[in-house]
Parts: sequence; C-alpha cells; structure tokens
Amino acid sequence: MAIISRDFDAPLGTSAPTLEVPEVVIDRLPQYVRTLTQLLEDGVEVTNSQQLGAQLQVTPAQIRKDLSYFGRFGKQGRGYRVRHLLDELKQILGLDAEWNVAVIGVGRLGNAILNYPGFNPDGFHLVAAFDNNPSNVGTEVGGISVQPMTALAQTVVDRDITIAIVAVPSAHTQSVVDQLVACGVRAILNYTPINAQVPDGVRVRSIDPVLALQSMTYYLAYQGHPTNGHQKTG
Amino acid sequence: MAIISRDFDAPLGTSAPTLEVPEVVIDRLPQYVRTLTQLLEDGVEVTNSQQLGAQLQVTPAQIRKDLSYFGRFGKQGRGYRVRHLLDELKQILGLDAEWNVAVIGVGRLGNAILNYPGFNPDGFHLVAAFDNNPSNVGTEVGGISVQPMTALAQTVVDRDITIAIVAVPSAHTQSVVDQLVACGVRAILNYTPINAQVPDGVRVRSIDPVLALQSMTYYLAYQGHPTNGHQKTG
DNA sequence: GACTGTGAAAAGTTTCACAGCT
DNA sequence: AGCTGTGAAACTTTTCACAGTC
Repeated sequence: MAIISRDFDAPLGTSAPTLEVPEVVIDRLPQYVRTLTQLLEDGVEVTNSQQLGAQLQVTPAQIRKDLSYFGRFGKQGRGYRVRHLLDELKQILGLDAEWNVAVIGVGRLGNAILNYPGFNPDGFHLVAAFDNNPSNVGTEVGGISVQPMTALAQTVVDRDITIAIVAVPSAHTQSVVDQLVACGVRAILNYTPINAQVPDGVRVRSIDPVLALQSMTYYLAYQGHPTNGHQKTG
Repeated sequence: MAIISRDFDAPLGTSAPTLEVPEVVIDRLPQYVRTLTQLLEDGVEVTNSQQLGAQLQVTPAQIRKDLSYFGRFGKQGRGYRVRHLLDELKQILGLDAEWNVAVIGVGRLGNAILNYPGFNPDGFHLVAAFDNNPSNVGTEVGGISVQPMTALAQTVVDRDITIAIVAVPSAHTQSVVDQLVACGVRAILNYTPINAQVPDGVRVRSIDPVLALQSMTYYLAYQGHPTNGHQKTG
C-alpha cells in the first residue's frame, strides 16, 4: 500500500484509473486547493469545513466526506491547518510535481494560450509548441519556438511532456489527438468544439465557451428575456 | 401549460429554474445540438440513439431518457429525423433566439474573446465591451467600441443584453458580477479563477483551464509519469 | 425487425446525524 | 463546546429491459 494514504485494498496498478475515489470528488479537489491557497495568502492558519463550504458554495458535509477518501487531515474540535491540508491535497493531485505541457496549434487561440501567464504559477510549464503550417514553424510565440508536427514524438520524449493542449482547427482535432496518444500523452486539454475519441487511460477535458452559454440560455429563455418573446413551434 | 411540451403539472412560473428537468440533462442538450448539427451538415437525414451515443460517447439509453423529459421526438422502429430533433432541441434551449452579450474587461483575454469568431454562428452576439481603464475606453476591439463601466446599466437596457462574459483581473470579479446582477444580467460566463457569489436565479459558468488540468494530474500521477517519481509525504 | 419511450432496478452521490476526539 | 470523520439514509442519475409502435 504505497500509493495513497488510504487503508482499503482496492486493486491498484490497474491501467484504468478506477480507484475507489469517485471522479466527482477528484474534480472538486482543485477547487479546494485554490481556496486553501487563497486562505494561506490571507494569513489564515486554521480553517474548517464550514468556512471552506461557504467560500466554495458547497455543504460542509461534502467537504468532510470528500477529504475522508484520502485520510484524516483535520483535528476534531479545531478544524484543518490550512498549510497542512493544502500540502496534502497538492500531493494527492500530483501538484507537488512540475508538469511539462505542449501546445498544438499556434493560431489565434494557441497564441493566446501561449501568452497566458496563468499556467506557470500552478506548476504547468508550456515547453513546446507545434503547428502544421510551415509559415508558423520557426516563429517564436510566447517565448517558445514553434516546431513542425513531425517533431512531436521526439520532443515529447526529450522534454518529458505528459500533457497537451489542443488548439487546432476543428477538422484536425481527431488526427492531432491520435498523434498525441501515439506519443504517450495521456492528458489532453481540448479547446476545439470536437468530441475526440480516445482509448481507455487517456483523459480529455474540453474548454468550450459556446456549450457553457448554450446551457444557460435554457434557464434564461423562460425566466423572462426582456424584449424577446419566445414562441413555441409545436 | 404553455411553456414546454411536457404533460406534467410542475409549478411553472417559480423564479428559480427548478423545473422537473435535472440540470445534468440540460447540460447535455447543447452537445446533442452540436452533434445533430454536424450530422445535418454531413447530409444525414435520420439518426438513432445508438449512432448519437457513439458520437457523444454516451449510452443510447441516456439519450432516449434525456429526450423523454421534453417530448416524443422519434419514431419507433426508425429513429429521429435529424432536422426535426435539432429544431426541437434548439427551441427548448432558447437557441432559436439571438442573444446579445457584453464582454467586461478588454485585457489580453477580453481581446481574444472579442476576436474569437466562434460565438456568432451560434446566435450569441458580442454587442458591447466595457473596461475600467480609461486608456482602453474608446478604443475598438473586435469591431466594438470599448465603453466605461459607468455606461454599463444604460447599455444593458438599450442593447437588450442578457448575458455577460467576465474577463477582468481576479480582484475585480466579485464587484463586476455584482454590477452585472444589479443591471439584470442573469447569465454570466466567468473567465476568472474566482468563485463569484450570486443571488438565486443568476447562473454562472466558469471557464478555467487550470482547474481542468489539475483534475487530470491526479490520474497521471500514478498511472506512471515517465521520469518523475512521485514520493509520498506522509 | 428495428427502434423508441419509459417504468423499475441499480448505481452513484449527497446529506444527515452522531460518536468520538481535542 | 466545537468540530471532524463516517456509517446509514435520502436523494439523484444512469442503466436495464421490455411493451408498444412503425
């Protein structure tokens, strides 16, 4: 039982990440990390599930339950030492490591991503950029020299790249994702509006502002759009 | 029973959107819309839950169940007419209307958003931009003249703006969101890494690439990061 | 024969409520 | 007294399986 400080005997070492911890829980941990980081910066040394819940708009019980999957980090009657809990969560999420990231596609969006300063403080280092278009290859974007796609496999190995950000035209998404998977990349942040198919063991997250807007309009549509009367078809 | 073609008597007209339809279902509908749009463009006239499920990596049963909240759109033995189902779903989501959107903050990120061509084809029109910084006010970004924040309330009314995209520095998020809510905006797409507090009836969706990356590293950390041995603290 | 629409079962997730530690 | 950690209960969501229609 070397891996996480949990004391049940789930079959570790299976290739699919079907550990005992529900995926929804994992998805919340980064938010806890962020809130704890904030508290730490504000000089708060001890917190509790009540306070964290208020910040995150989540019930205190949920926070306690989520944390209980990984260990006992608090002290009854007192709460959680902010620094301690933060360190534990970062370690659980693998955020105590530095991660090298490649950006595929240096069009308008890829450019914005490469120039975005928000990744580095969190341990994600954009270390390589690739593009299909010969006129982009060799240019510098965000301090990184753009390489041709043919250099992908070699650079992924040389630079120990484990994560890729895809910002290519929609039509190329699947092909680029296939190439990344073939190179051994197993975490992909997809900025295109395409549902790429990947084998088991590869994770894809999508950033899709249009989908986000479209799921909100449902609630707007009848809560009363000021001027625009929605007429039914059927 | 005017609003949606469903035949149960949930209390409509309540201010919070606690209709009978689960929120997870609403969140999936835009993806169905996208896939159907794709099929339509490819000239496919009839589809079925099997095919849609394969595209979306969702079980056919889930698609049928989701659709059943809104009506009976298919024909047994045949499937769904793509155009018909697409029209129905768009109507349900309010995507048969055009939505005017304001962008708050025209820094690097706001600039990228205002120049992003992906919103308009889906009926979202970026019609106004605001910034606090006097040196940005009056400039043109993405064909839109940047206004001061003081003009917000008036412009929201004049231009029938119902949705806002927030791309300001983190420290200003809550204040900007408060102003938007005060103006009557009830759907906000938040590009900052801050959890804004909003009253009931206001929807916030966040675009947060760092959180997306951080939830993937958990799975990478022990599936075997090529070189980097993760050592436990405790 | 093929597929939808849907109750009912199963699985997953959240919340409750309280024993137990500080 | 105050808060955590956690089984058990409540609730939500997904999947199953099949009657019904084309």
